[in-house]
Amino acid sequence: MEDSSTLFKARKDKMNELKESGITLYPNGFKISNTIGELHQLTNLSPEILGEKSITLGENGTTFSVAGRMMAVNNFGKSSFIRFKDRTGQIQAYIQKNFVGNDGYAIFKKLDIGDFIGIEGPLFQTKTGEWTILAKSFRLLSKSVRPLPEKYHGIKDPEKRYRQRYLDLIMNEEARDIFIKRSKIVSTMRRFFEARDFMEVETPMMQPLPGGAEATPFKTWHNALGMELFLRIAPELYLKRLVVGGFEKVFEINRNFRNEGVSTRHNPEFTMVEFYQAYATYEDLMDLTEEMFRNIAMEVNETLQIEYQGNTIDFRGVAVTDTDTADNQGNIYNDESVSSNNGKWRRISMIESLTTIGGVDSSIIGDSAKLLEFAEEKGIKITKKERYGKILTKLFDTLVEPKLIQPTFITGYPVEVSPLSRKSDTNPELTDRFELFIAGREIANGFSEINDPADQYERFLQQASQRTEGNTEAHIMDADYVEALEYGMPPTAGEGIGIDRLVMLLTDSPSIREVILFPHMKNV
RNA sequence: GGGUCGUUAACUCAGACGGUAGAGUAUCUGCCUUUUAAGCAGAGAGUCACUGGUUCGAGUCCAGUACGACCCA
Repeated sequence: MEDSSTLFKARKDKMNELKESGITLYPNGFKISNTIGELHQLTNLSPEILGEKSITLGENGTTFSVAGRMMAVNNFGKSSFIRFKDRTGQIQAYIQKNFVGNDGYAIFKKLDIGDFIGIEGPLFQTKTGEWTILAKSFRLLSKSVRPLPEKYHGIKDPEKRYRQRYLDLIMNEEARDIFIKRSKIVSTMRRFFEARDFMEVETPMMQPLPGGAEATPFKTWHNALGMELFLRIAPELYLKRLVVGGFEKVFEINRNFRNEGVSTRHNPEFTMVEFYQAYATYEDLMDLTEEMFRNIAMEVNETLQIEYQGNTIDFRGVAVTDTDTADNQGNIYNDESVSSNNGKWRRISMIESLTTIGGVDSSIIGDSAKLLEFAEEKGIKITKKERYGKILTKLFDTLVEPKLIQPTFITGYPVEVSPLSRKSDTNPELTDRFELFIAGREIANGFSEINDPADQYERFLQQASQRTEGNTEAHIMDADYVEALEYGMPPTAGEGIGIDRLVMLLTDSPSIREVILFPHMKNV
């Protein structure tokens, strides 16, 4: 609260003067008749009902009552223009001594940029044609004690923008737009699921065993229960317990927490949607995902071609034929093929992607030792003792993932890296799983679920042995979950989508911090 | 964890060879009843991120620390 700056002092002085002249600095009860956005709509649709469309100040027009934060003031001797804004937009008001009186005008002169003001009066057009509200009266609604950043350049310092996001939101329209879009993306997604008879649920964020993903959890402590708890790394195992319980189509949109570093793509808490559908397979979910992403893109951007950091990403879908080959961007379609296609996105197995996109020779793709040699040549660090599936996945991460610019489903994930995915009926080394990549990033992960409790138990055991070998992120044995499966779970497929990354994509944001209202920062 | 860059007035930014701090906006005082980043005249405003070093003298050179941005692992 203490600040020695002269700007701060000047405002304090004016505040005291206002108080002395009997002005309440923080009054309640001012009623607005319209938002500023509504005023703009009215002036566009039916300007003639508002008053004289001239410089006569429209004294006989309809009276409106609006409120907002003062953003700019142009003072003249006996009149002033101000700009003020609410959540729907910005409008100009004209304060004239004739109308508000000598005392009123003296009080107005003591108001500052940043103050909230309520204004009553009719609309008129200035001589340049701008619709302006003429203040017949005004009222200070809330005093701002600190000066806002500069009106033209706004606030740019990223540190300040993130730590004091409210300033960013006041000053930068682009920042506001990102979070408005984010809200719209989430609500569109929610409607998408509800329209398909999915039920929204909330499962524990504090879990005695952190499961459903490979990650390091945050620990916490419950005093009364006297037990350690973990912030969840995924809701997966609880959602599947609900499928066991008969909720056949469920989804949950909420935060996960992973105790790892921050980067342009990682925040320790991030938002995921996870959803599960009984009697569906991972292939059904790929179809559903395409539909959902198109639905959301149309709703928020009104186009299926998204501009992201200089790339045009096409959600329309692509035709893929045997003769197609990948270019070095991983773009595997041409415009002619688009129209002749039902809008399927590229689907390609991990092994195939390694040879066609990753540049791995097909003669060595089945040979762990040769793959390790190849990795070493390429300078990709993989521990010698890693199993075949891990080697493939690591090669994929560096050689293929960054090249997957257009939406691409990668299928056929190795069993070793998929402890919760159902084994493929044709190849028990692989699972019925996909990950979706867009703009070189993983954005979704889905699979047919294991519903054979014996198989799940085995997988947990394998993970446990990885753990003893030093992989601290390997999955923990969850006997309670296996017990749930023993009661019987219908054949089910499930998927998780990273909301933050989806928002980045649809708002052309280069960093995850741009789409999280209050990203985590170190203490100063 | 490693590398590069940044931190100067409330905000956005200048500051050559090391000589004790500058602009625009904002603020304050005048003038101005249709401005549009209003205009004109004047004024005030700074622990140059922090700590140490080199030097007669450091915003500037050197080292370290903190925070941030980007790249890499």
